[in-house]
Amino acid sequence: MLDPQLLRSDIEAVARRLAARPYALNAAAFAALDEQRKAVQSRTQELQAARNSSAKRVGQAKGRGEDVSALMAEAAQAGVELSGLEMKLQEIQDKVRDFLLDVPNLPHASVPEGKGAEDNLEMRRIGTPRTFGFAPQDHTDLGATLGQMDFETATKIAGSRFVVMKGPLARLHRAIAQFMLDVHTAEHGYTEVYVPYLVNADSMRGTGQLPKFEEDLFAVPRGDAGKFYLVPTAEVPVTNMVRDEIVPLEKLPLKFVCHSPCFRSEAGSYGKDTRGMIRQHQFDKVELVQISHPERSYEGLEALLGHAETILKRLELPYRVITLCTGDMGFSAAKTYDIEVWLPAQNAYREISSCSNFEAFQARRMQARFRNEKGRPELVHTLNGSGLAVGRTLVAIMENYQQADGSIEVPAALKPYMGGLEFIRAS
RNA sequence: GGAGAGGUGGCAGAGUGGUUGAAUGUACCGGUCUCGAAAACCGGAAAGGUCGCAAGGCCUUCGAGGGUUCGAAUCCCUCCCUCUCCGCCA
Repeated sequence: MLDPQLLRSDIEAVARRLAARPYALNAAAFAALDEQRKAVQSRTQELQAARNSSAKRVGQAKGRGEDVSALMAEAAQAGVELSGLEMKLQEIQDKVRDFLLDVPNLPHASVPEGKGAEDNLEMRRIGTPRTFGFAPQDHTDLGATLGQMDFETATKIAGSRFVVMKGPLARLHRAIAQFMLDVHTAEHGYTEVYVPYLVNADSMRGTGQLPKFEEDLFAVPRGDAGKFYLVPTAEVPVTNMVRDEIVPLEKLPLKFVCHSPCFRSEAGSYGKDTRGMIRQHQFDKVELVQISHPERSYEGLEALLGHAETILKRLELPYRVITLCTGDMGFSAAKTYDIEVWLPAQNAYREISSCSNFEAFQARRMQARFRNEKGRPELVHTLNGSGLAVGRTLVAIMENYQQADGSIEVPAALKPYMGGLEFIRAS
């Protein structure tokens, strides 16, 4: 959520910056709504003040044992207009809030302007894609040949966009997550957290999934208590740990790492990546989250990106880093770097991590604050990034480490997690 | 699932339908004292919104939402959450 003050004071500048996304801010509608809000609010508060003071007078007169029937009748009269106005004010304030909840974040000044993926800015390429002496297979074929990756059974159990893994490949999947957690906790100073995978609507609103993107989520009904949502990323539960909190200055930055499953309905992506494990309803991810001092959040973003890159370097997987342009960024982000890993079978780089600074956008929705140098509460900045997506890392390892006979070499960094196993072969 | 108790400021913990936004303690900040610290004493300090150049004013907030009342932390209703006991259970 953007700062309402900013919209009041300089809505044209806000509109201009949002136009780069592109997002058409209805400045006139907001101005009209706010003007109405102002009128109703000041009148309401005037009447509330009058009510409070006359109620106080009644109390005082009663204390002196005087007759208060006239005073009470007068006060009752004023209450009629007030209750109507209070309702009206509530309505208007809800409208203002709904309006603001729908407006995406402002792109940071360093974000390149552009319409879509083609305008993203490549920052660097690390590692050289290997040359194969044979035609590399994709992970789906490799997994089928190994007899350890089974989409048909998953479809029987659940439906499309799920997978069943077995044996050494299932273990490799686990090893990847363990390895990432170990690196981030031992070397990068993150605190490991375990969190709920079902969250309430307030949490989803806090990080920006609701109200706009409900169709991307899986919901679980539960009677009068509303519903639970399955987390689409650990970002949601982990970032919401600081919702409605005031974090002491000296605790910043908070750095959390969390391995969790992620659930996405993938509505609207029919026909996209239908083969294999690239796009699933359920996948595992190791997520990095930072709660930062506003003045240090961009340092934090560079560091966080580096932490994610470390994993790819250790696994010796070729990748590149790109800065998303204004048109390709997510709703809540002020700046986003994507890391894309090389997939030989697709002859392309594919997203394996997305690292973003949300500045105060999520913090304002969550009322996540810290006590600043002056002792005043101030909104924190929130950041997160995949470090990394586990399923896609598995895919990248299979494809980049495949041998001519269809076996998979275990990357050196993961061998300790595989009981020393060198190659994954058909069982 | 059944029975009971409870949700108040960073934490602990009072609270009567009427100058209570809320005693008191503790933690925190400033000051006095001290070579320095501790202790003691004095003082300051909730959050959000809104108006204002500012000083400051006003409004809202005692789990959430409704209701009764001139006036609700206090009374009524619904919901959520926590704790204790029983049942069930990984």
